[in-house]
Amino acid sequence: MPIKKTDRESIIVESIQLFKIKGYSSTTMSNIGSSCGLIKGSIYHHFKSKEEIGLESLKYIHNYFLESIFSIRDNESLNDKEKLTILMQRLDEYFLKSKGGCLFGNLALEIAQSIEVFKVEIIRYFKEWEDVLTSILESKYNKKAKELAKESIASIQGAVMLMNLNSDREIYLNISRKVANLL
Amino acid sequence: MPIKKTDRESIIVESIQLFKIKGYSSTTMSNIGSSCGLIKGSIYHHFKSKEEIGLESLKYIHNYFLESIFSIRDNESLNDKEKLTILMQRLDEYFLKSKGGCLFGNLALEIAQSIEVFKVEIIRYFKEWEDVLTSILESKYNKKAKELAKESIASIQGAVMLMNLNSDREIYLNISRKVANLL
Amino acid sequence: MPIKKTDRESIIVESIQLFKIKGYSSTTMSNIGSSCGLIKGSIYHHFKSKEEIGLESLKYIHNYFLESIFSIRDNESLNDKEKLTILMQRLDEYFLKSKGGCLFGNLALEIAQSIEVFKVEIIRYFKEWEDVLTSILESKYNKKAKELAKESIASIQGAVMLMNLNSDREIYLNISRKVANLL
Amino acid sequence: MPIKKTDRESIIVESIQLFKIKGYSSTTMSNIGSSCGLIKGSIYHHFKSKEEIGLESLKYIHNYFLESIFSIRDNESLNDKEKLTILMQRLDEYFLKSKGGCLFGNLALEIAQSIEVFKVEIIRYFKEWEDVLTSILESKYNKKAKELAKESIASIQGAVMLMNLNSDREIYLNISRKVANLL
DNA sequence: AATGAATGAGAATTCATTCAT
DNA sequence: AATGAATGAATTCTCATTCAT
Repeated sequence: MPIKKTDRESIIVESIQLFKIKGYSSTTMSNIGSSCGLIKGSIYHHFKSKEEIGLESLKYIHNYFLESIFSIRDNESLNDKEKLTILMQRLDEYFLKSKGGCLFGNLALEIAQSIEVFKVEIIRYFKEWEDVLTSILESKYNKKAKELAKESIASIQGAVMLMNLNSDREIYLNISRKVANLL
Repeated sequence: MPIKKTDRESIIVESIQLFKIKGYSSTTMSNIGSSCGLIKGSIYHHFKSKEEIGLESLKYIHNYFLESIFSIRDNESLNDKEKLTILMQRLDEYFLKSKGGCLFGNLALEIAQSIEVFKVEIIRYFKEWEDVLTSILESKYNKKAKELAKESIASIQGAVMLMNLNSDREIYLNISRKVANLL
Repeated sequence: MPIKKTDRESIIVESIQLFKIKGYSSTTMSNIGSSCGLIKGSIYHHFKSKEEIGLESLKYIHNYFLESIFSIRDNESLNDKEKLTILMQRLDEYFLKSKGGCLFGNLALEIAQSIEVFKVEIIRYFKEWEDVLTSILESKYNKKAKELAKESIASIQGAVMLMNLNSDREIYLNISRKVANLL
Repeated sequence: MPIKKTDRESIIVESIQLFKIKGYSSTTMSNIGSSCGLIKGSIYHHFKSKEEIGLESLKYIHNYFLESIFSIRDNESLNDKEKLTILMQRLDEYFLKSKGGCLFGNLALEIAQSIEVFKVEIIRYFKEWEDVLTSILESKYNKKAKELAKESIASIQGAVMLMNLNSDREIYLNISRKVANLL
């Protein structure tokens, strides 16, 4: 995470934290301002609305996943087993380190039904993840790969939720290991 | 024409729907009132605060699960395989029919970190579910039963979320079948 | 004070207590109901509005003062000194025993400017008191009697206020004694 | 035309007027806003709650008394008689000019029992006044000075109340003169 | 007389957003 | 870019009052 300078990125980074922990609706512009050392009105020099911050937050994480996690699929120097191992390592890193779980999972439940643009972004993210995992599992599982990928993602999401609820990483680690062992 | 008789239960039932679809924070007392044919202020005749409605909503569903779903564990005329089959049938019925997914899962992510009493109730619910499933799986899986139960619940929760997000029941049905086939 | 039976009088008696301690505006119909073992709506079988209760409360005390305290003036078997002694004894009894001070003084400050009917009643009460005291002091003080009466009443009212504020009866007792010693 | 610059002080000043005339409970944030040319919500930019405005109002007057009235005690160029004369002149000015009487007296009766922080401030104010007057009367009255001070304050407070109730300054002027003549 | 339910107006407070400086 | 002040709409909640039972 970058050093704080009050630019769009640092506001996004702070907002993500708040959204994950307090939820989107309960996070106020004032909360976001405080976290950035600004007053709420100043946020509007960087974003035109709270909704834009929400959407940009989703895109920011989405982009991080694309560049730092999902990109493993296209690394031609690795075989599928290696790809899966690394993919899961990176997911572990992300979900175990970041406080508050998965913004996509959280917002999917809290407001995807209310704010269409959020829903679109969230669906896209999970589709991307599904595609990556499917392509890694495909050579071994063929037709079943897609189904397995979806199930794996569902399991991981559920595990992230329970891990945060109970402050207990075991459930997540077990699920993660199982997915990693699919190859 | 009989006078409108809005009781606590019908307010709870309407509120649950709203909380599942709009989220807890975005659901207003005015929304709840409208759904019940009351004005917002009248709700306070039945509940002393929005938080009380939230908590009672969780307890209402919790109680439904205890009485109508988890109770299967104590039915001595059934063997474990039968119990698991029926348990999963009832969960399917609940999650496939009710719009908006699982209130416990949703609130776990949206506000469990903010409202302690909600968190306690949510944790209790998942623990109950885990215990039931563990006891059903125990004779076959021994030590592994608890772990399997947790993983199954995580998978189901994740599947419910993705099902609602994508309006596609397939993911849920696949996971549900897998859990049912554990015995 | 009469035994509780839910009639106008007992509601008045309870209301007076509440008004003295919480003030008129902050006392709710619900508070009054609770004190009487009724729900708020039921109060309306006895009084048509909160304002009526307020006014009746003032009249109730006014009447008590007229009958039990101010009436001393017309007792022809007593001389002025005896009348003053007894008058002050009875005032002491009232102000030292009743919690919350003097409803007339309290409401004079809180809402006399807002509710004209209250103001009229309060002015009448203090005038009555002034007349009684003036007539007792008259034979000794002549022209100065009225002024002395007013000053005495002001002092007593101020003392009641400070006594209640500081939970210390000394100030009241001193003032009361001084007035009693005017004859 | 310069932009409206509503500061804390002007809100306090307007609020004091309202509290004195309508009482604390009956004065709404909307009333306060209107008096200041603001809408109610804007008040929260300056104060975090109505209670804070109430408390700051008490402190504002308290401070005025300390600086402009009670400070006379420490003026070493004056003898006690002169101090008393000036003290009473300044009290006269304050109580005769300001509409609605004495906020401390009013709130002492209306809500001191309900809001502890108000009570503390009010007690402190009267204690301060008592100390000042005691120290001025001490060289002449010795042990009796404290008692006399308390009685004088009680009398003045009662007189302020009756003056406002009856719209008649005579009672106040008489009492004030008597206190001034103590030396 | 009493109650439970409902109401509508209005209370305090919050919040996303705007704008002059 | 940043701020302080303001706004208007909305939010939770309160309260005097009404009414069918």
